[in-house]
Amino acid sequence: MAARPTFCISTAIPYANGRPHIGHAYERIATDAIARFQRLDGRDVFFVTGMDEHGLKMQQTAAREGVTPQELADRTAAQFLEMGDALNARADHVVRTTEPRHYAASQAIWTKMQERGDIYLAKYSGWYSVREEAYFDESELTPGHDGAKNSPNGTPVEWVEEESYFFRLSAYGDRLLAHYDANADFIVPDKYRNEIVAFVKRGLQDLSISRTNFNWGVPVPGDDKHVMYVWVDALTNYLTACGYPDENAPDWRFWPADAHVIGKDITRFHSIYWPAFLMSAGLELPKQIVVHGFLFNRGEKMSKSVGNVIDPFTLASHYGVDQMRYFFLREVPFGQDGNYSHEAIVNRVNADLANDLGNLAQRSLSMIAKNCEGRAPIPGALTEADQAILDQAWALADRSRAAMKDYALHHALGEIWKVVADANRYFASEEPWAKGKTDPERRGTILWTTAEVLRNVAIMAQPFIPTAAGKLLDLVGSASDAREFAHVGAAHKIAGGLTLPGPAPIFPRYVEAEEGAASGSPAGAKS
RNA sequence: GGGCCGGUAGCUCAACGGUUAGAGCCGACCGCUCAUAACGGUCUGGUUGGGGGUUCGAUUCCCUCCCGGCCUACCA
Repeated sequence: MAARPTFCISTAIPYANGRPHIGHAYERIATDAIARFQRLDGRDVFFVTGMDEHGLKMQQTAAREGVTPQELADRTAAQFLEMGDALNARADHVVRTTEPRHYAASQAIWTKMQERGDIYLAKYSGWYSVREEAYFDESELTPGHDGAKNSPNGTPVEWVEEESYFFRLSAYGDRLLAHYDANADFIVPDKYRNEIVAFVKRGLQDLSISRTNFNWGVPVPGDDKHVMYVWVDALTNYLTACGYPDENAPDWRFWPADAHVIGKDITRFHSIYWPAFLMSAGLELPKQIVVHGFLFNRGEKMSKSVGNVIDPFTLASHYGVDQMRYFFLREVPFGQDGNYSHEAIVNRVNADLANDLGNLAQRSLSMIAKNCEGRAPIPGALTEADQAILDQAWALADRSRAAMKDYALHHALGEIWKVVADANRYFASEEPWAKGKTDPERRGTILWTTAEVLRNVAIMAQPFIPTAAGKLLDLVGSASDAREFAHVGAAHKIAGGLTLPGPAPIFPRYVEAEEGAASGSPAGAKS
């Protein structure tokens, strides 16, 4: 039998320094939706996430909290695991960078790059501010007292030199540019591709890839004084997930990854450093770097000092998981920054989910339950109107695929909900409730048509609102093994006479809490 | 300073250089009653950031200015 095509997709690995926030949740939800979409479309999907658990900051945070770095890492990893469950967006595979197998993978790729001649030992030097724990370029410095130099923020800097291994990134500029050129959609959206191309064209410097001032990291092969500096370690998690360096591992068939889904802040690392490392190590490059934007609370960046930090767990439990997923994926054009607020979420959820879809299901299925003995009606001859709405529903798989090809999740949802809106128009203009006495067979045809539209809509909605879509599929009598995109279309239409379970609400309306209640709106409570 | 995005209805967004710039939400009114006070219909609402230019014709292409966001290497 022919193997299903593979599809490997990853989120970035969160730094294990703090709790999950809304940005992590958004990325996980979006990646999960894409993964589910591909899986329902027949691909053998490998959905990977991980935890970035090394580095100086981990040591410092752990020390401040009186725990070991490993304990801190364990705690945070558990929180992210919990987040995956809370969002119904569990990954297939989690790589933690403190795992022994990840040490093996990181050291293996390091060794490959070294054998290639791309790693060399030198002095890393620069103006360092002890207070800020950061290096500054000569051009950024400001004059201090007595001819001393200060950082841009006014703290004293000193010239320090540290032994470090370097990666010969400077040798890869042309090859990277050639790759961007030959693979126009290697970085999407274009906006970020343009930035990266401009950056590379200015010329690349070699990259410092080891540190000696802390030891919470992967040891450099053959030189234990050094630990790998964050990016070699962190990026390699994608390889670890696929079994590297064992190229006979069962999961190695998933490499190269089809998509690394990342936030716009780490575009450079994924689209310059990572491909260069892989080229050096003689490994295949991921097919696409898919960049998403940030979410803002009422236009403001989320921050503790503004007091507008929203916990993703709170959001999910307050509005509902599917509701939260739907809102983020529908309201925010994927790739751009977006906003969330209590009003916007309530509007979206009530208008699209409760009113348009939920109510359509409820009104049509309850008519079937009451008037058709709980069985799917046997449709008579189809009118033009019936055929038109059915054709739209049956075309949804293709239309959604077209949108998802460019990771336009919001467009895919737009296509689906356009059919829902038209189905409401269809239902209203056909007036099945008025046909009971005059033409019961016609009523049956209308109700069957509506149920069949719902079936197709529900199949296509599964990646985005998995629980509710599954419920709806139950209600229209869809067998559990007939819910893939391949089952969208006339060939798998609802059989007349099929017993249906009877209607049940899919999406409750969100009703505002009473005035003065302390709970209220978690997303943007400020008025 | 250099570069990249974007600026369209109150809000979120659409419009291969081509009829009177569209859609959803919000709002107002009407209708319907099967349904989750849901659904349908109608309407209100835009000098497409400003100014030039190219063109028979510009939201779309060019120039310029204004405004917003982002990138401009070692932050995990």
